[in-house]
Amino acid sequence: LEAGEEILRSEGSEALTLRAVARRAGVSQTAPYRHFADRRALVAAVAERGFERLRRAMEGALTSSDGRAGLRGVAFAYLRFAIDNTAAYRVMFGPELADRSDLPGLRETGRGVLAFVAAGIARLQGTGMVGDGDPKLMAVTTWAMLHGLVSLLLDGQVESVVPDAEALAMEATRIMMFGMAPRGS
Amino acid sequence: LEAGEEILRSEGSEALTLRAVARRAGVSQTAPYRHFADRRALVAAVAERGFERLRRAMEGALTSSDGRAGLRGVAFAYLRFAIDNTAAYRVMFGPELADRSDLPGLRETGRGVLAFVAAGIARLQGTGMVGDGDPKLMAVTTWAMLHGLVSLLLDGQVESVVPDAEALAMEATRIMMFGMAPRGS
DNA sequence: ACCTGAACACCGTTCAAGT
DNA sequence: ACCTGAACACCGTTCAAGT
Repeated sequence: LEAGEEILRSEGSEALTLRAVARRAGVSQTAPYRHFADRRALVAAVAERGFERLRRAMEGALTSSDGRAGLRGVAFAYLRFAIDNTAAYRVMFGPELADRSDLPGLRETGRGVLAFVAAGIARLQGTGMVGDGDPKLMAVTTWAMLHGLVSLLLDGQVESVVPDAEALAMEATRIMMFGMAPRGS
Repeated sequence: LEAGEEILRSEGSEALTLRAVARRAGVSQTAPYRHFADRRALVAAVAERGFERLRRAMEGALTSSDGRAGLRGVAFAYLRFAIDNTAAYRVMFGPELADRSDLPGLRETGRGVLAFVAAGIARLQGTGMVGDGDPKLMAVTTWAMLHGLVSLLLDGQVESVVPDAEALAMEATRIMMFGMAPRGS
């Protein structure tokens, strides 16, 4: 069944309905209730798989290079994941699952992504490439920047204002590293 | 009718349905079709009002002070708007309206927010408080950061990892200004 | 110019029942 | 342990019709 949803998600955008999943799995409309408490639980399960895939993509980008270039590589892997898996990304961060208080599993995988970023930043602090400060706060800030870029790009809220997504990503990483203030102010 | 939706949005979260709006307006289920082409058009109209309110809130925060403190004030006004108008904010940036290709009005108001941020940054460049660079790219990056913070906070994806939202906002603005790299590297 | 009522296809969800 | 079928309340949307 999980596999059935995967296909659904890659096919349509947010026609991720219990009945459609059941149809796709060749089973009756009410069968999914044997596996998921309700629609939200289904969506949460799909989102959880998305977060796991995202973390794997980021990990893959890191091993290929380390240091600041590694961090930039992770950032680009994040952007690419979002662009290549638009529907999944929207489910993962959409309003549907905004309230995670009753979804501990999802909270856990989300925290995994954050911990991964925090570990990378702590490592860069060790090599002196990133300054002092709480690595968790820095990680959340970095994640926020990535997620914000992705949202704006996916919403088309930025296109025709900033035609070049690559240039935008470069500028964003530059600002994250060196800031907008003039050097030495 | 517009007023009817306002109330609805402030009341429930995303039970923003045509039929519910009609009920609230004390009119038949199909009456809204005289005013909106379909449900999406209704949601877009509500979102547009949200963007206008957001821009007004940011403008109000700017006039009270200028310079870097002004920029920080605008950032805090943005965060406060999102926290105080969670449902509206989710509608404005939700997946429902992700494709704006057939919603020119919404695209316009979104661009208005961006232009406002870009103008503020250009002004700071004039006073030497912000370094050289394309103010549009900087504006999009700034907006992305704000939106990302809001999303993560609203999703509760961050709470219990970073208990203090205020500290997070301060750290984010610090990074936006001075970066994560050690000074003078 | 604005509204109504009936109708259709689609949901999520429940419940009694089957193997 | 897993599935089915009928049923209920809710949608978005269309269409013929009213004032």
